[in-house]
Amino acid sequence: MEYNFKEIEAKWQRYWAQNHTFKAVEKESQPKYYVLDMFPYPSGAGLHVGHPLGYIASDIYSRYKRLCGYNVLHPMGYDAFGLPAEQYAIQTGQHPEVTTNANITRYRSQLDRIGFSYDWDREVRTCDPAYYKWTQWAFLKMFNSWFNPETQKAEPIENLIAKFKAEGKWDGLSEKEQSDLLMQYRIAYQGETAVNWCPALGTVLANDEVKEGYSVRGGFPVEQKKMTQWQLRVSAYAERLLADMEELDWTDSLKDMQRNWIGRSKGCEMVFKVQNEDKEYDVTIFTTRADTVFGVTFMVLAPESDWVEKLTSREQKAAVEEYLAMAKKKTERERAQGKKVTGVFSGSYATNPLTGEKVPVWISEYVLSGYGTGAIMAVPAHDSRDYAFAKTFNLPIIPLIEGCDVSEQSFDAKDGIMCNSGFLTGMSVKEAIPAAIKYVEEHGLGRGKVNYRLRDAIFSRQRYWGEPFPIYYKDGIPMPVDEKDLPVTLPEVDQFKPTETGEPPLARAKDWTYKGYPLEKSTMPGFAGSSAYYLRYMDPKNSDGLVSASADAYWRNVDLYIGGTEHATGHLIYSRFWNKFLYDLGYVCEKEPFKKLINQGMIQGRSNFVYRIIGTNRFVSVGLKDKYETTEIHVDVNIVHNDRLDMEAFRNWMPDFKNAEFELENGEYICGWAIEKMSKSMFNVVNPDMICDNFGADTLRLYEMFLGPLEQSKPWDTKGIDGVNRFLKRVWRLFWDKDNFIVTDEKASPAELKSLHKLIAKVQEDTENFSFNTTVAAFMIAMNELSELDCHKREILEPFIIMLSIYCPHVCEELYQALGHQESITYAKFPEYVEAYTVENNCTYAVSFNGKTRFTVELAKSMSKEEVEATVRGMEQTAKYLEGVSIQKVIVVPGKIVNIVVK
RNA sequence: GCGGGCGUGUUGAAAUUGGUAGACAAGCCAGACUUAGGAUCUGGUGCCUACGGCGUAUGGGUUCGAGUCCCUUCGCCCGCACCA
Repeated sequence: MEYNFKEIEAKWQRYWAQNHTFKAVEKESQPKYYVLDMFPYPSGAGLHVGHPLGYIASDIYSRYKRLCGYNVLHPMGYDAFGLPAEQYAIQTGQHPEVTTNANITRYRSQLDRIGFSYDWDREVRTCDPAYYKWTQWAFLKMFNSWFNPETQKAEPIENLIAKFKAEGKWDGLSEKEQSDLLMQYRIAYQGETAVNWCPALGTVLANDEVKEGYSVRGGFPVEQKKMTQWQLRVSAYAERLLADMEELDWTDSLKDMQRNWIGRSKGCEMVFKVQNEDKEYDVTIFTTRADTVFGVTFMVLAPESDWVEKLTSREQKAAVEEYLAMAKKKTERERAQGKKVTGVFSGSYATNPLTGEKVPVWISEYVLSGYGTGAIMAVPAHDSRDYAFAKTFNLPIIPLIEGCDVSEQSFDAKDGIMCNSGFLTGMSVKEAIPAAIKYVEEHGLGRGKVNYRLRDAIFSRQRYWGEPFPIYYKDGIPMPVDEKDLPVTLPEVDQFKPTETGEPPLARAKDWTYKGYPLEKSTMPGFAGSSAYYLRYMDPKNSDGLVSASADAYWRNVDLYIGGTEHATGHLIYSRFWNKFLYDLGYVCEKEPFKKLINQGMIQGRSNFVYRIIGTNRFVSVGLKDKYETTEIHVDVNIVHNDRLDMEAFRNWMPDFKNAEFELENGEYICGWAIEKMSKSMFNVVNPDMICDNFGADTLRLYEMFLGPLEQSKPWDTKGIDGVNRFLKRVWRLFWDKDNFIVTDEKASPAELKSLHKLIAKVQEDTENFSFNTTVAAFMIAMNELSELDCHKREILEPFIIMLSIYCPHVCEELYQALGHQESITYAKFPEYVEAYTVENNCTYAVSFNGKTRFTVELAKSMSKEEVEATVRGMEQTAKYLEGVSIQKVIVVPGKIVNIVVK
């Protein structure tokens, strides 16, 4: 029999589906293991060969854990709400649901071909009302909760009302006043804030959806705008999000990204009294450098600060208004990039609370309204931004650290001895900071404060294709929809774009009301549906709750999560927040959702080029291109093999090239190449379906892992795939010679056992460490050895394919069945490693100088007894040769295979 | 600017964590079998002025020993970016 991967793969994919081989059922007697992929947004372009990389890795690990006796939960679903389907709907009128479902069908068929061991009975789709019911439910819980700073926990809003009642702050308020009061405390709340407004998309965006002033989706410019929006009080959880990261098994770089994003900084708030004409105001600033207060020479307000209006004097009004108008027009990007220092004097003066000195109050866009209090004390001598401002507007600079030179630049380091600083003079900076804060607190001038960069998440989007809010407005007061009436399903609309008056698309829906009152017209953002999906997989069909207590208690949280690093400051923060909130309310039993996280690298494309002589239809091979003036043209990688162009296919590729002529090297047209992003426009997209057709899913899986370390980005190059394909064919030939099944029950030789057990040790160790590329290499080495030994023994081959089945499940199932097994290889046991075959002759020699161990020498197990003895003699000679060196002791180290010769 | 990471053949990479650098593949060269090959098998393949010598971006250091540790310089990638 030939290795017919097409038949084999179709057969076993059918078998797994029919037998529900990968169905996960809670079993108290068996330890659980939860392996999760970041579920995909089903885009119209379908999967390319880079997308399944992480899925293959997680599938290998899932299959490995099953063989090791774990009850594995390995689900898959779709993050199905999102902008592209909606943009398409606006252009074509096609309902996003139709597009989305078609894309999901395509994704599913592509995924199925790769042979994943998903439990598809647990599939979720975020756009399914039965699913988003629980997204809305969680929102209602957040609406009806507040964050108690004393307990650092979310608690029911009733607790807060009771507290207000006890304090006499509640009774007597109107319904509207009560609503407004609670709104300041709810975890999900409505509030006015500066938001990222994207005019092209017609919606607001969260901070992580904006990069360098452009929307991540679509790349449209984003501007700052003050709007009333639904928000989630993520910032309340800043400290816990930071602290609980310690115990997570994530990479340091990813943890750093989150730490950066949360941006904890310890400092203090200080009150400056500001005199504007006849009125005095208390303006609070935030600083991390309380020690530098003696060097304050001016104050600065953010242009959006509420203080601006109050602190602008009559003479300066015109100038300030002009400045504000100018600042408003700029996008965030222009502000950050414009290195030019701008600002305007407000006309009022502040009093330094420590020195009593009067300093001018300025307004400048270098101060951000969203951080701290939107107002700063400026210390030009020790802050480079204040320094630049002071130099531009000719404001005084007072140095506060002994010996520092501030004639050319500020001295920003937190280092040195204070001077010109009253009671702080003589202290080091490190002593002065707490001393200054202590002084400020004792004199009632302010207080120590920790500030976070993390802002609350803007939660409304002025779009159609998202979860509707379970909120309606009774006389303008937002009210929660009753829990029993969930889900609030998306209404039909005739068009998907905003209304002519700029209202969200839901304003087009007829009778978009609840109990006769209008419903909220915004929808929830993309991260709403993806924040708790891992919980829903535990109990996907439950209609009484997001997840039952028993299912949650069994599966707990995700043991291994694999996905891209692009979610570091979005999804991975929101999910952690969402989980902590549900934890506080007692709905889940773990405070962190994802224990271990691996970020797979990106697979880039390898583009090919042809070179056309300018003004002709003549193409020259890459080696000859320098002789002519040529233009480089991308050519479809699918008509190029090993950089050799299929000239006939090229002529048929595009009408322009129909009459192409070629100038060849050695009778072949060699293409140039480059590594670029995999995309349609570069003609370098490789479709996994094509690989499955030509080589099979087992080869694809093996090759993706063989390509290089999982976390690393690497280019896809189809030409290397022959190597792993050959490997599988050769494995097949260990079992089959033409039509004869040649496996015997003969006893294995020591050499064969050694080869097998070396492999078992390696597969086990490398798989545990997610080093899949070296595992594949180990399989190849073992196969080469077994071929060499002409080994066709069941005792060796059966464990071999059980291990290989985690990579290449289809072909291994087929061979396993040929060995006479009735059950799927999924239920086999991972073979046990016997040490005896790898420790023989392993020795370590420790060599000492004057009694102190200086180096060790380890000898390979492959050495014979004679070789070992000869090497030891060599060592002794080395010891004699080097003065004062002697071999002190000899230690046998099991498992070591190092082979050193010391000259 | 700040933070994290990286630099090894023609290419993807490996190196048991300080111990024979280039495993395993791809490509290339030669040979075998073939009507044929994008099939199969065998051998070779870091570089050089080749019985020797040199080689892990660069220059230095620690060490009996450095791809691995420390410092210098150069280059690349990722994240954040006026966060007071």
